[in-house]
Amino acid sequence: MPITKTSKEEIIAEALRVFRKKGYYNTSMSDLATQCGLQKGSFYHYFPSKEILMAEILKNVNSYLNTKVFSIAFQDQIAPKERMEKMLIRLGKVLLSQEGGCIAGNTTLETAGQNTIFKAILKNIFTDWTNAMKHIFIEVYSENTAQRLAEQAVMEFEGAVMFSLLFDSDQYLKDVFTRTLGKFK
Amino acid sequence: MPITKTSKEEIIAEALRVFRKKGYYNTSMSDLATQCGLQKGSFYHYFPSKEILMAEILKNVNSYLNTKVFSIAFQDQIAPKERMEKMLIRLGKVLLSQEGGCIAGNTTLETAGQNTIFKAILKNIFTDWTNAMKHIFIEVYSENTAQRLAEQAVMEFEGAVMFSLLFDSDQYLKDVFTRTLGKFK
DNA sequence: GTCTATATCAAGATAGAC
DNA sequence: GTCTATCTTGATATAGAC
Repeated sequence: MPITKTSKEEIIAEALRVFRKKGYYNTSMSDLATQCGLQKGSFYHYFPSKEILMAEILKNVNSYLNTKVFSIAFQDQIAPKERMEKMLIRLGKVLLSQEGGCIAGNTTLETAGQNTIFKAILKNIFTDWTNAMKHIFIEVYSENTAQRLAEQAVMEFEGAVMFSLLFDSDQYLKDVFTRTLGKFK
Repeated sequence: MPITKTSKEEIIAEALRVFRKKGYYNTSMSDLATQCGLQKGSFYHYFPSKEILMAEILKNVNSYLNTKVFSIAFQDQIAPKERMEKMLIRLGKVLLSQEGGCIAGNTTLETAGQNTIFKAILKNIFTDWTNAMKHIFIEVYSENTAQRLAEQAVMEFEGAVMFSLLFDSDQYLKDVFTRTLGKFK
């Protein structure tokens, strides 16, 4: 097999940045190609359509979060509070000061009402996220309470990302971190 | 002055619905014209550009919320909890089961990083919203706590709208209502 | 695997008749 | 105030040379 100058993974990483910053509809294939140092025509060698590219990106985000971030929630040998803190710190690196905020939240509000493919993957992302939080909360709270605390935390995170983007401050996100950790003694 | 068959206000109301459901970039002037029962050419008689139309819509939302919803927070003769409840019910009618969720949240995530005109108006909307909530909280909590509770509530609302859209359920929003009212004895 | 060239279509916006 | 017609641009996507 010949060495490929540009890999699918590199394109996915670059395209993710552009989509996160500019949004799905406002990003053109030309934008993406340019960002990858390719001509528009070359770009189609890797992905047959913008929709399929975005779907792959979202699936990629889903598995990245599962393996690199949410998996921390299941390291049961670590105490709940420390485990939550560890996960939040990792999560912060993915959300905090990322240009454009959270691709999952952005794409949900921009496309979830219209694109069933994206919607299915986004549901997975947020469900996995909620379940990870719940798995930690459940060690200190009842099943129902843990579920609601987890949902509440994720929703607050997304709201905080929105505020952070709008008011150009990371403080809102940091406050949510503090509040979430405050749920543990 | 001759009677106008279509008024600017009617267009703003219709366009708001379309933008909320389809998003800013994914909505075409043709979509908007059709929804208003006009030809594309006729539509430009009322608004010179899509951007200016959206800006007017957001300003309209801002003043609507201020006069019809957030003003409730300042009806100081009503007890804090009841006042909050009254405002939340009104807010629910604007956010709950509205096709497309919250135009302010949607437009923030879709455009706030790129369009300074929209961003300025959106900041006003969320600041006014936060201040209204704070005005009620401050009767029961300290200045700082009231500020953070207000921000937290608004952020949770926006996160809940996102979940409601994604999982096709109003429950998340209702839970936030309950939690917010729970802050009062 | 990358390029240039191009087909096709829809978008934002304008002109001018009625 | 509404219409039809049109201009111009930029979008997605494809074809085929290198």
